[in-house]
Amino acid sequence: MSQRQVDAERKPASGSGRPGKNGDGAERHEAIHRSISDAIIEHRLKPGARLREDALSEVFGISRTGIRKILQRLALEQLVTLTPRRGASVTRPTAEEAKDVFDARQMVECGLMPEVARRITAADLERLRDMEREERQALKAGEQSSAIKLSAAFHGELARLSGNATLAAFVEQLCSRSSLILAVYGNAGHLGCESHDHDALLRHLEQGDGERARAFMSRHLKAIEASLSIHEPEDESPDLYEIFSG
Amino acid sequence: MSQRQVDAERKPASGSGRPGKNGDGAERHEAIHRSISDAIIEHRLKPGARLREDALSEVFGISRTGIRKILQRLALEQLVTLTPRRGASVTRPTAEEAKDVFDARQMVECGLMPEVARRITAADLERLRDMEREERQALKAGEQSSAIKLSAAFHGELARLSGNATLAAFVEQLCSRSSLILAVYGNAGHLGCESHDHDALLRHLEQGDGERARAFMSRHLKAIEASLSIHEPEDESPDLYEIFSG
DNA sequence: CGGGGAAAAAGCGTATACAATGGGCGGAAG
DNA sequence: CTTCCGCCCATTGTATACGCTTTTTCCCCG
Repeated sequence: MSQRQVDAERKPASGSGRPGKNGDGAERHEAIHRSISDAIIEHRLKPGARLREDALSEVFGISRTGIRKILQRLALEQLVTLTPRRGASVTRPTAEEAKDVFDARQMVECGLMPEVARRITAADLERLRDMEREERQALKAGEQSSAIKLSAAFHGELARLSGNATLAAFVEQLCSRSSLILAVYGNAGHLGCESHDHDALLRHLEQGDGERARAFMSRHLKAIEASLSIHEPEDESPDLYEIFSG
Repeated sequence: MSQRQVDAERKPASGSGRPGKNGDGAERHEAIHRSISDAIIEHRLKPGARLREDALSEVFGISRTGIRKILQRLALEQLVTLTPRRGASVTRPTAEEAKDVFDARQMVECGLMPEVARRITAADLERLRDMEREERQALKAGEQSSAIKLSAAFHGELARLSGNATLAAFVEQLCSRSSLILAVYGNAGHLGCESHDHDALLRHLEQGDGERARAFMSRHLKAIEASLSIHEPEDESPDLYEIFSG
C-alpha cells in the first residue's frame, strides 16, 4: 500500500539509485545494517519491538532474502533476537546479560587503557575531543538518541586505538549492547556516560598515564552500571507456590 | 563424538521429495555448522581451502540457502572469509591477527581465572580432568586433529565456569581462531597446548589460588604463542617501488 | 456474557529459478 | 613462443514462489 521507501544511504547520482536493478549490493546491505543498527542503538526501536521481514523488505526496497541476511547478522551481534517461527525482535537484555556485559567491559576496556595511553597521538586526541564535544552538544540539545550513539562510538574509537582489531570489535559490540541495556534498565534523564568523565579520561590519556586512565575507566563504568535500576522483568512464570505458601 | 549426518543419499530425484518438507531445520543447521566448524578446527579443512556453496549443499543435502546462512555465520566467527564474488574459503589468519588473538586471550582468559577459581566445584574439576585425559589420550594416539579440538574445548569450558556467558562465548571464538592460527604458523609435531600445563592449571584452580592460576595461564598462552613461527606469508602484492627504487 | 474452538490470515522457512560477474581457457597476432 | 584479448562457463547474488506453523479473530455454545 504505502510505498514509503527509505534510502539507507543516498548516493548522489552514482549510477542508478533504483533498488531493483543495479547498485552494489554489498554496500547497500552494509548501509541497511547500519541503518537498523543505529535505530536500535538510538532507541528509536525499543527492546521488544518486532521486526517483520516483509515490512523491512518493503521499507528498504530489497527482497526478504537480503533482509534475512542482515537480521541474522544483527542476531549474532545480539542486537536482535531471532525466535524460531516468530521472527525477529529487538533484544531485551536480561539482568544477567547486563551484568555480564558490564563485567566484560570492565575487564576489556580497562585492560586496554594502558596500551591506548602508550599509543595515542595528538591527532587521535583531537578527534576524540571532537567526538566528545559533539556528544556534549547533542546532550545539551536534548537529543538523547544521538548522545547515546555518540557515547558508544567514543568508547569504540578509544578501543580501536589499542591497535587490537579483535578486541576493538568486541568492545564495539559490548557498547551496542550497553545501549540496549540502558534502554531497558536506564533511568530516564540520566544518560549513561557523563561527558565530564570522557573529558577527564582524555586528560589522563594525554598525559600518558595509563594506570590512572584504567582506574578512571573502571570508575566510569561502575558509575554507569550503578545508575541502572535493575528490576527483574515481569516474571513470566511466577512461582505461585512460593507466593501463596507463605 | 559429534553426530555427523552427511545425508548424501537424500537426493530427491523422485517426485516424492517435496520442497516444503519440513523436518526440524534449526537443529540440522546447527549440526551442519558444527560439522564444518569442527572440520576447520581439526585442520581437516586447511586455511585457504575453498568452500563452494553447491558442493556443500550437495554434501549436506540442503539447498544453497541454508548453506549460505551457515557460511555467513562462520564468516562472522572469523572461521571463513567471504570475498565478494568469489565465495567462501577457510580464513588464513595474518600475523597481525594472530597477535591480536593471543593478546586478547591473554587479557580475557587470564582475567577470568580468579573468578573461575572462586566458582569451580568438584564436579567441574572432575569434568575438566576427564577432558584433559581425553585430550592427552588423543595426543598419545597421534590424533592431532582431535587433540586440537579438545584443547580448544578445554579452554572454552574453563571460561564458561566464570559464569559470564558473553566472555565465555568470546573466548570460545578466540580458541577457534587460535586453532586456525596453529594451522598456519604452528610447527608440525608441536601442538599448541602441553597437556601437563592443563593439569597444573587445574591443580591451582583446585586449591582456589586464582592468582597463581592467572599467572600460569599467562605463561601457558605465552608459551603457545612463542612456539609459533610467524613468517610473513608470501607477499601477495610486493611493493615494487620499494624494491626497485632503493 | 464469557470461553473455547475452528477457520482464516499472516508471517517465517526453504527451495528453486534467473541474472550478473569474474575467471579460466583458447585462439590469434606479434 | 609468448602475450594479449575475447568469449564461455562456473559460481555467486538476488528475487520469488510455496508450504507450514502460529496467531488471531470470530462465531457458537455453555
